[in-house]
Amino acid sequence: MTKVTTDFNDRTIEYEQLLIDFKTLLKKNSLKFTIQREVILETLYKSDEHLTPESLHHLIQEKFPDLKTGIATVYRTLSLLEDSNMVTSLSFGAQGKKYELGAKNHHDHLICTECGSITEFVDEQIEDRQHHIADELGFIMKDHSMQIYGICSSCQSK
Amino acid sequence: MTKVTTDFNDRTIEYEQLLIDFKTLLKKNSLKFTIQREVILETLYKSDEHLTPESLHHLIQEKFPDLKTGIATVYRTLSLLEDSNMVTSLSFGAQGKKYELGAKNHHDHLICTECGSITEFVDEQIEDRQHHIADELGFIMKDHSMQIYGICSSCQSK
DNA sequence: GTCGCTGCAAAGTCTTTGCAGAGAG
DNA sequence: CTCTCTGCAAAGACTTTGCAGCGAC
Repeated sequence: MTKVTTDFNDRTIEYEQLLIDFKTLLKKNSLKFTIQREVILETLYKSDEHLTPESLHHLIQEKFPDLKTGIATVYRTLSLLEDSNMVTSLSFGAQGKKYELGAKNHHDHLICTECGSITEFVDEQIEDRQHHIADELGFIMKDHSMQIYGICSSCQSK
Repeated sequence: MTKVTTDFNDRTIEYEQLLIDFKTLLKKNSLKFTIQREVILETLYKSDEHLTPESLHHLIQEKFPDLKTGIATVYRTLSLLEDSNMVTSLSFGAQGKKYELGAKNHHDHLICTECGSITEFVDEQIEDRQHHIADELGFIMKDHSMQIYGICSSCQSK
């Protein structure tokens, strides 16, 4: 389904590009590039999961214990990144939001309302159909988001 | 796709059925049928929108000021209804959850990023496809939400 | 009468904000 | 140097819980 670049070099290049974009964004808005902001972006990038602010904070504390990054900074940086469309947030049944880097390949989400787990998928038929609908209604489609809510197989067996 | 009953009598019958289902559910679990629970179900039924616990509470206070229904009861009843699959909850970008009667049909949204207008649509192919995807991945699909972002025809001509 | 239900208020979560010192540009 | 950031702790927003009296069955 989704093309995922697993090659180390490719990922590195991708991250460098992301960093450049981030720095450009900051400069444009007279904001500062701090070590905390870099670490947050990097940790988000390295994670293959959708992270809550809390889990992101934990990851950072584990990997960079000397930084003593505060949870407030994580929240502030995530808001910043979201406003700039560098990350996307999802809310699910339980409390809180989860974040992922927006730069990743387009996909939709299947969200378990019991445990909050998120599965990604892409379906060509739906993508086509969306364009078709937009055309029919005279829209120029720019983007879309779709979430399916349900109960995942592991929660069903409980 | 889903049959939508707009005729008043049909709606009444639907509600009666809903009430019966609710009472049956309560009896099965040795729970009690209280006026508060009835009012919450009725208000949910009468509303065409997705309601937050708070907005539901407000509606109830307006329509039944003598009841002095507490917000805690609204939360408790919504949880009960959700656990019994009589209502579905959705969380969107903002904080909090929104609830709707599970029996209702949903619609998706086409959102113009220029003027903010919202067009509703339902597409059977997409609905089918979603169920298919959920099945494939072992999910029990409960609901979904989909938004297409673009530029509407009137904004295009500007 | 019994046992679940309700409103109230207090306690929990999760997130945001105010502030004074630290640090990037 | 200036002006933004950061961590901390306090404040907010939303939701859940404990309790004593109330009410359905």
